[in-house]
Amino acid sequence: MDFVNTLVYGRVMDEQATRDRLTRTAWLDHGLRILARQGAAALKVGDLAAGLNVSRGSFYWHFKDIGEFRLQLLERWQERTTDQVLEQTDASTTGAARLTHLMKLAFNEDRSLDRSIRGMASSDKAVAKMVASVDARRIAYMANVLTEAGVESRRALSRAEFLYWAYIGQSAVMHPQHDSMTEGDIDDLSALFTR
Amino acid sequence: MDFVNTLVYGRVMDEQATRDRLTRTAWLDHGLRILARQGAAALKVGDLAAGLNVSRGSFYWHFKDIGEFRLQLLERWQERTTDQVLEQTDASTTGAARLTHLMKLAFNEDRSLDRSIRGMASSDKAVAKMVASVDARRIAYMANVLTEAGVESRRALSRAEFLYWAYIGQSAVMHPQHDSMTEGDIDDLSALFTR
DNA sequence: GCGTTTCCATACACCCTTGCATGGAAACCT
DNA sequence: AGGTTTCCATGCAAGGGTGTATGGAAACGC
Repeated sequence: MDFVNTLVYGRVMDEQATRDRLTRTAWLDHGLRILARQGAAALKVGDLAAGLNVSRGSFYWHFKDIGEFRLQLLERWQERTTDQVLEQTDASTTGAARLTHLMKLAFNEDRSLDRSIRGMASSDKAVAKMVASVDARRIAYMANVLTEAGVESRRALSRAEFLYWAYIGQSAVMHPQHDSMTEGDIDDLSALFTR
Repeated sequence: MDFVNTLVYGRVMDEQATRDRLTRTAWLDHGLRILARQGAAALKVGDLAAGLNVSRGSFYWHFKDIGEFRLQLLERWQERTTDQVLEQTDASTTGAARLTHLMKLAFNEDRSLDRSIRGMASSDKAVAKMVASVDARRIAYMANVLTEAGVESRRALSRAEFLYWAYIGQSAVMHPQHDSMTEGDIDDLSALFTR
């Protein structure tokens, strides 16, 4: 939720110069919001246009077709997630405490957008490929965090995969409003995985 | 001679006839197969009928509409997953070794069907509710396994949730053909979580 | 001012998919 | 055998979603 909102409002501030008419990024931001809130099935030109108080003609001026729109959405999501990983983990502490920090960060953010995109991936091969590459990079980074935390390098990869699975699984299992992991829980698990 | 011919010919016709005529369960099995292989978007009456070398008329004789068909598919999936849990864990050993056995079982089965169903849940509220109830029961069972394995009861639930997230996350992240968790990996993780 | 560019509305044609209605062929009963 | 039930094919209507063509209104350049 925070992710989507900051994304949207940040763009709106940038585009204040043009008042009535929309921009390409406004369409994309709205698309991400709808994708996060209502899933991939709600990603239709008519509904999107109605949500922006605009007709479908606007959409087809900014985008060639809905396929291009979906690709742009995915690329945007991909950039944000990689940016997030780079920024927030570089800003965190190093060494063993880094894992705890990263987990508390990762398991407490809203990932309804990730859930929807993974829903798309289950029936769209191109989306699945994009998601797979994101997964691979995240897991590789996680393995580095674990080795820096003192885990022997052979076990680091499998544990990183396992941790990442839990990260993804939480976004699939949990209901959006309900957060379950307390600080103590994460400390417990974090201590487990650095052993 | 006529008598024998009609008998034999009649028998052959019977077998052929009962072969190419479908039953309700044949439709459901095929639906689950398509759902697992091609995702929720491929769950359309025309395609399903073509896959069974039958026209759409057959479908609408066996089922009221595609909504009922989808519900039947979900109920079937629900029964099988709960049955699996009951059978295979009751057949497994008890105590601390039970967790290892359960994890080796869970993380090595093909769950492309689960992935597709979770894809449906991201845009269908009824499906999401059904999946949520399945999740709750599985997590509750997992918490019991952990307490039986010696984990203190307050940490058992959060660890069970975490393990279950990893179980679900694996089905979302991994590619169907490639299995990554070795026996040693699972032993390592299993030892971690009973600590 | 006037043409050009930018952005959007409206209308239309076109699938795709669903669901129903009808008919027919085979099996089943008696 | 004749009638009924079971199962499926085919044709048709309707709705939803896409993409395009056309026109118009506002901003922009000169």
